[in-house]
Amino acid sequence: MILAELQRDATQPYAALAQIVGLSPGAVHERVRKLRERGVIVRTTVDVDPAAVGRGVLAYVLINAGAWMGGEETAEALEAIPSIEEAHVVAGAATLLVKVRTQTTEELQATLKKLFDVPGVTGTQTIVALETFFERPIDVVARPVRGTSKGAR
Amino acid sequence: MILAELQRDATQPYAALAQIVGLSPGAVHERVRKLRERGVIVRTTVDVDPAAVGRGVLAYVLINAGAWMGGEETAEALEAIPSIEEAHVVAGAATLLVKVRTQTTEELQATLKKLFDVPGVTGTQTIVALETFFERPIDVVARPVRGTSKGAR
DNA sequence: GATGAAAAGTCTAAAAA
DNA sequence: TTTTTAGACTTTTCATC
Repeated sequence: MILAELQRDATQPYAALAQIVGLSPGAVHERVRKLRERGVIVRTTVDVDPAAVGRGVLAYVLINAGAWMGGEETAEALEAIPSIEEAHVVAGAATLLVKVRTQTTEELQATLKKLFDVPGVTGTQTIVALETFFERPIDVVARPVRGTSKGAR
Repeated sequence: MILAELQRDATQPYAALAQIVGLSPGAVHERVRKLRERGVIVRTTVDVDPAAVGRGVLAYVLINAGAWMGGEETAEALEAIPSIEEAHVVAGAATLLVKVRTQTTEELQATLKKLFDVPGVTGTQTIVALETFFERPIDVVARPVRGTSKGAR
């Protein structure tokens, strides 16, 4: 509940959150402190409009590999490419999946070229997003949990 | 510069940002206010550890359609499924791409079942993430801009 | 854990340059 | 657009429940 509110607007004062959850501001402060301490809240950040900062082109790139690419060297090579926002090792026809944002399709092409320089990459398949319906925070609302006596915290 | 700092840590006082960018806190406040006003900063939020809130399973689902699915009804139907974090209309072999987070693979299966109830869906292809190398904020650092006399703001 | 209150720190707006 | 200033508001701590 507090988490969902903070996802929605992390600029709210503790007094506002306190009213929403029915606690004192001090108690909310303590709970949020613990959520940070435990690592449930990873960071407080601002969401930026991609188009406003020259990242209007979005694509997902499936990467095929001729060797195992789940190592730290691969992670570092991908992190060094600023237009890559996410990188995952995946199961399926491909080995890796990366999320790429660029200003233009030319820059997307340049990113693909860089990907081919990453050791092990043998091929890519690019899926270009034509329209984004939505991108939203992780759903943290307690759901019916089966097999446990406690609900999601 | 201010944007990148806020992405990294939006809890910093303006005085700290002011020192980093070499301005007075008042000037930083004014710049941030304008970034929000213009919609460059969409919102201030907290990033949550997916595993900590029962969302340890990550998958991307490519959706095939037997009809045009770029409409508002499709967007709403997908938004109604809480485990879907992103939804895009894409170019390529598939029609839509959605990012799904669930607690278990059973719940992932339940999400796929829900997807087949969305009008127009004729098939899906699921890519399960085995490991996430990184997920990070959009790169907002000014890059060499070709074709314009002004740099990225 | 939660409360309430005091102290420290920060935000915000406004005037002036 | 930036700086400075000052009052209002928030965060943070701490004693207490």
